[in-house]
Amino acid sequence: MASRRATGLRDLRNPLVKTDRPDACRTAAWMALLDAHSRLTGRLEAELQRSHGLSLAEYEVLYRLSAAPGHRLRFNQLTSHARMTKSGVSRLVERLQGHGLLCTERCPSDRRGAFAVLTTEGRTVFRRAAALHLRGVQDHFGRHLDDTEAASLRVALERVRDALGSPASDPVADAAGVSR
Amino acid sequence: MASRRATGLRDLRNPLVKTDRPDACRTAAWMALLDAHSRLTGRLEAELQRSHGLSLAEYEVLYRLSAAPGHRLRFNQLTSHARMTKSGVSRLVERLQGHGLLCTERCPSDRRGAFAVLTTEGRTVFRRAAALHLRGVQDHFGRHLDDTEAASLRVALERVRDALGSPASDPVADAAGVSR
DNA sequence: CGTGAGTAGTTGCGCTGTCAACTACTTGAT
DNA sequence: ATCAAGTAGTTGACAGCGCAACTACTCACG
Repeated sequence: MASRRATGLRDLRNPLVKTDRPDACRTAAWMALLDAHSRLTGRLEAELQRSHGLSLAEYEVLYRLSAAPGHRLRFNQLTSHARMTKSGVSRLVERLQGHGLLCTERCPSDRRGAFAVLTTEGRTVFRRAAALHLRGVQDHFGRHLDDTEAASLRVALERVRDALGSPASDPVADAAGVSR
Repeated sequence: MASRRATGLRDLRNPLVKTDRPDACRTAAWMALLDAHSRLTGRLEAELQRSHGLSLAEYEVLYRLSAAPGHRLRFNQLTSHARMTKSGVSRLVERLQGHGLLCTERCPSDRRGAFAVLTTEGRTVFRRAAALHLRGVQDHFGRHLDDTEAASLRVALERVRDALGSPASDPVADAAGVSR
């Protein structure tokens, strides 16, 4: 509710321009986003997989670890900023550990917790993977945007992202900006 | 595709400002796209799930069927324009059939093939789901974009999408940098 | 007509991720 | 000190999807 509806008027004024409805363009943008996302991730994941045997999710964890102080992060920090639940993180970390790319340490100050720590090999693999991956992002994505579009995409998508908060927050109760 | 490669010069001129690189903004846009996509699909899927027990993929199949002449489509037509392989489609159709939303018919002219056909119930469910879903797309996505941004997003993402073609094509065998 | 290559859809298997229940620990109130 | 409530990570059961092998069919060519 509480959406458009001056549409009728505009159509009446110029019946030829029917695709001009304000949300038609937005719906098209949404579908383009779905397609672009699926093809981009498909392609980038395939590249990463072939060259280093990494999935995008695994790459992302390595990325976050390599950017963290001491190359270490608590599991729940990985969970919070990631597109994954805690059990997903737990299993993904286990897998990467099996490949020797990282190891875990129990946290001394809070004995419930654990750190994931990048190994030397993990750092090396990440560095190589990152070179390839960033090139891929530019090749398949950035290359097709002019500077204005890139900036516009960025601010628009960040706004959309931020409006949805973290994967939680119920319907309603948005207005109050409750964190949870 | 304007922009491009003045980077070297700029870095040379001012080595301190390294984050000013033209692709930094593109990388940020890429990350925003990942986040926005995951939160949007998460939210929209949750809404669809709660109200009609549908996943986004299932919704999309219903959508394509309801837009098709005779509310019917060959399996491979679903596969081609969809973000799914043929086995995925096969199982998804089976599932929806189990819920009575569609049925299948063997194709008389090509006895290998089969049609997925929307049932009356399927059409009803889709209509209701679509009302909710489109509202959700506007609420969580469209609502946050002004007209210029929406148009820009659309053309930019369609360009990116089209540049990647359908999920196939192997542009050379890349560099050989296998490791792990 | 016969045969081999190609296409449509199905299915066994394995991978990855979720959910919910569980253990182990911390923390704040009493 | 005690205990209830909350948090961190693990685990079992399971859903959904892709891959590759399979069946069933079509089609072009000889």
